[in-house]
Amino acid sequence: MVSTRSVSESVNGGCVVTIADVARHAGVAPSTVSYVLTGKRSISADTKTRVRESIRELGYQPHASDRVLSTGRTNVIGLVLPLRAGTHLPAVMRFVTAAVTTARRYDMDLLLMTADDGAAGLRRAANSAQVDGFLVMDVEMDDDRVPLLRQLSKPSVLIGHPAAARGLTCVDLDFEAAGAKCVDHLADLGHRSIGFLGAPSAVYRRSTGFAHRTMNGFSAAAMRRGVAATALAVEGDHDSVLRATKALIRAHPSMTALVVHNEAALGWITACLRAAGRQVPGDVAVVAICPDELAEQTSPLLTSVRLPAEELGRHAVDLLVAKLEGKQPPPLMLLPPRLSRRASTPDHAAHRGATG
Amino acid sequence: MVSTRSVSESVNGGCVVTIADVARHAGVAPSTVSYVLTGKRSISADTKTRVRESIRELGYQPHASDRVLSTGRTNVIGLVLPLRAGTHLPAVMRFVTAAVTTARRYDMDLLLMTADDGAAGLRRAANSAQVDGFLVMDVEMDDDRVPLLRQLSKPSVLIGHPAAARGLTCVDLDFEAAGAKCVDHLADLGHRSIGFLGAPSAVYRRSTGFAHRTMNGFSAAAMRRGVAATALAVEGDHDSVLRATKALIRAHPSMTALVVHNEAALGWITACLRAAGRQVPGDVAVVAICPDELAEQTSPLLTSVRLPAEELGRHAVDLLVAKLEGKQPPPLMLLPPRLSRRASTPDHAAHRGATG
DNA sequence: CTGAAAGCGCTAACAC
DNA sequence: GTGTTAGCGCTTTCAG
Repeated sequence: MVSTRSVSESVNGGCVVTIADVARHAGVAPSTVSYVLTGKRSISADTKTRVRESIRELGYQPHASDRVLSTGRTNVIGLVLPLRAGTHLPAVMRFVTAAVTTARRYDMDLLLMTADDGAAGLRRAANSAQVDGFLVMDVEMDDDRVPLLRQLSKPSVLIGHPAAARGLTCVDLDFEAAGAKCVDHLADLGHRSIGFLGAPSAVYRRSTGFAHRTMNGFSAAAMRRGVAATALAVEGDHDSVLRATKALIRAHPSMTALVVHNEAALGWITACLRAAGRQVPGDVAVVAICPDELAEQTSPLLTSVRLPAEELGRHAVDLLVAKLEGKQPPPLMLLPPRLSRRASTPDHAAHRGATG
Repeated sequence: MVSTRSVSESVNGGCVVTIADVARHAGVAPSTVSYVLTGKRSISADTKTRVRESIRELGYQPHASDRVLSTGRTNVIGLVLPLRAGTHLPAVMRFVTAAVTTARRYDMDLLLMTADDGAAGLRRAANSAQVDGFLVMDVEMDDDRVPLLRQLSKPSVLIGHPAAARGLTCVDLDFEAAGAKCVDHLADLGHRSIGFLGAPSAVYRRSTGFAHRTMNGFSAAAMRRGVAATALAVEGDHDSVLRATKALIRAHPSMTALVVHNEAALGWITACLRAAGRQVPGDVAVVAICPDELAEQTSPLLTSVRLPAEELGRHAVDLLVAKLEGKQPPPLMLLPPRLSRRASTPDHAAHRGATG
């Protein structure tokens, strides 16, 4: 199979064709070529066509994508995805999967920008014309990338939303409502003492949006419903879950329900509770906040508030593309939580009727 | 819960801190700062700390697009990942996760190139200097991207390997050996009639490497061991699994074992066999080829040949980086299959001792 | 209208 | 070990 050799291979020993090569070939100065490309000053039609000719003949690529210059678009979406302490990769990958699939429909690719250098990384990517726009994940309540996102010439969509979301486009699950929904469900069943196992502590220390809001929603609802509530952060490993579970029970022996907002911990919850002398759901009812598939892979099946990673990822891309096309989508798309009741929260006979 | 504000606010001052500023502040040469940053030559501990100090104080952030300029490197790896019919996204994402994590250690990002325009897409990406090199997935036995990859000025590593892998760098599980290992395990247990449920038919139609080779290994081993074997492709959905299961049993009522090479199907296998009147493992033993985690999420636990997605992804990045650094890694890294016996293949009493 | 030349911020070959 | 100095490919003055 012989490929049609373009002239580019003869120049520069088969390597990259530079603007200088084009200039030489067209008999003009490099700057002239640059001006033809950028259109930042008027060029005689004659020169212009000659340069264009040389560019084509030499197969010159303006060192980004040829599309960047002709269309101004790279067809690449930057997915800003800091991999910080406590990040649960499988959870994140659900978003990525959804985003990549959706992006595909617009003939776009995804650049996974996993550097955790925050605003600086963003600025760099924005300047380097690598991407047309950004999808930003792992948003904190007071995120230092937010002011920059507002200034940036490139559009962006946040998966999650900071405290001050003005001027941004965000998609998110209503995590406050989600946290509250868990409490309400359990309180309705008669539970008066509810524990909460959350994300790894590092996640709260950063005030990561989803974790922070869920906690808030949980606490507020507990107050409202007058139930005792205690929350603990848990790392992803088995030991941490076991320790947290036992600590919770030691502090509140009367605890009859548990809300879990930690996908990594889900698999161990039942076993750890048993190790602490509690049966699920006999002694302790459990509600998880996680994708439905996860809740259906445990035994017993867990009642859960659905984490619609796929929807969020899809909407985010849709919104970003809309912005790229000059449309002005709504600034905040907040999906309402949906609870699916499963085996882990049966009717709570002991306290039936005690509901305030 | 109040978040601890980090020092990074000084960056927001607006002015860009350059490497020269740092050098001046630390009383060294710009290059020294550069070397401290890159670690490309030894620096006295004293100087190093002084420079680090200045970097922190000034809030210096390396400007990466310029790094690209002077090094010719973008620090982006193109992950060529066609999303074709039959592609099981969760499986693919395991590789992506591993690759992204590993790339991170080299301070590189991943560009998910999901366009399925094969060689053309590759060439475009290669010329436009968007990426430093390629990781190529979903490799077919006779892949039309292979000749191009050989010519390309950018290095590449294939996850999977084509029939003619000369001149390429490939990482792969030894899928032939994997297929064979399943048969051997079952034959050793005395099974004389083994079914095979494979990937979606589209995957075989393309002669996708991993599916093709597994089938080959399976069939060859069955011949060698003198056991009856029948293979069927299955799509990912429940109906297809049910249909295939029933078809298999109708054709070979004496079938006592099943090899499953289809992650999407795994969850339904036991239920479908039961629906067809067969208990696992009482009537039919099952061996899966899948990641260990998956095999341990079913009931009963499945004996499996481990699909080391994480290792493969990690090695692929390691190899690519090695090539980027001018090293010449071995052309083919073929991981040996490892079988973990679990509940789905107990001793096969009925045929004990019948083994040839 | 066009060319020469000075950088952009950073790296790496070359000195000492 | 460290400083000097030339570029990387392109943009953008400043002179024609």
